[in-house]
Amino acid sequence: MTAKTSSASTMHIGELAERTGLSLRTIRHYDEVGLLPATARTDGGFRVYSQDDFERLMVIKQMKPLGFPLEEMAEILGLLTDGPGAPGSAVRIAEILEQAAHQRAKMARNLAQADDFISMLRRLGA
Amino acid sequence: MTAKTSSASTMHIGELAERTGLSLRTIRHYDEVGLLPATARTDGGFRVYSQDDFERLMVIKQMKPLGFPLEEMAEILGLLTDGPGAPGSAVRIAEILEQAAHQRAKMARNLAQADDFISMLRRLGA
DNA sequence: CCAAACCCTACCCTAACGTGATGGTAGGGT
DNA sequence: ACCCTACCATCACGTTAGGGTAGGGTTTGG
Repeated sequence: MTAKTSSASTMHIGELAERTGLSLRTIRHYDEVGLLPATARTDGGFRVYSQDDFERLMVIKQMKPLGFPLEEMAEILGLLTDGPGAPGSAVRIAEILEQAAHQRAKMARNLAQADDFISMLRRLGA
Repeated sequence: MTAKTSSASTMHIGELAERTGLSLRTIRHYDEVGLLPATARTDGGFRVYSQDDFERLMVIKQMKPLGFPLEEMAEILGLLTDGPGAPGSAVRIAEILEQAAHQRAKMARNLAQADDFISMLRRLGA
């Protein structure tokens, strides 16, 4: 029976896309640039992904709105998974945190502006 | 002494950029694509902008986070300035409002995700 | 074994600017 | 008249994060 959305611990790109809500193209792109390399390939060349890959991708999806370039995301994920034991990683994490906070603030401002614009539209539409 | 930031009702691109916080390149781009055409040119070819241009640009800046393509922004600004008197404009405004609301919701979700990510970073950085 | 469903690479395309390179203009100073 | 500096102009190519499509293999359920 082999349910497509089984929990067989590994999956092909289609299932990963469905679970994460990202497009096939996006996931392939992440593979190409090394942000999320497929853990394996079938003999025929199909990308094979693990549960860990799924989780990593969810984290990626989560930090996307912060606007880090893909390359930097890869670095950040490295820091997170390799643990904060590496030399200078604490410093780097602090830097990233600052950037993230800055970006978050911008997002909040943008949200407020969007609300302003929307209420302006409402006034005109009424 | 020729104050650069005088209130002479017209200005060149540099002052407009400074006042709006947008880059020269961005403003030129908006001119190129017709989103904000310069109202005039000097004999030498300098772009000349009016107070109305300044206000229009501020509105543009405000709706930017909503992610409308520049072309659509031009259309929207048309609806707003030409008044809601045109045929079918009310319908169009409602459409836009819906899109905007949708996008606003996404922005709110993104903000929440950003916060999650940031607190995750804080936990690891501590 | 076969066909449907899925996947592959390779390539070109897009928006919204950024980034020089190179050269003209505004307008006050000498 | 001439110069100087700050400001502006137009190319023209680069970038980011994918979208779309063509042409062709692979997997898998029946």
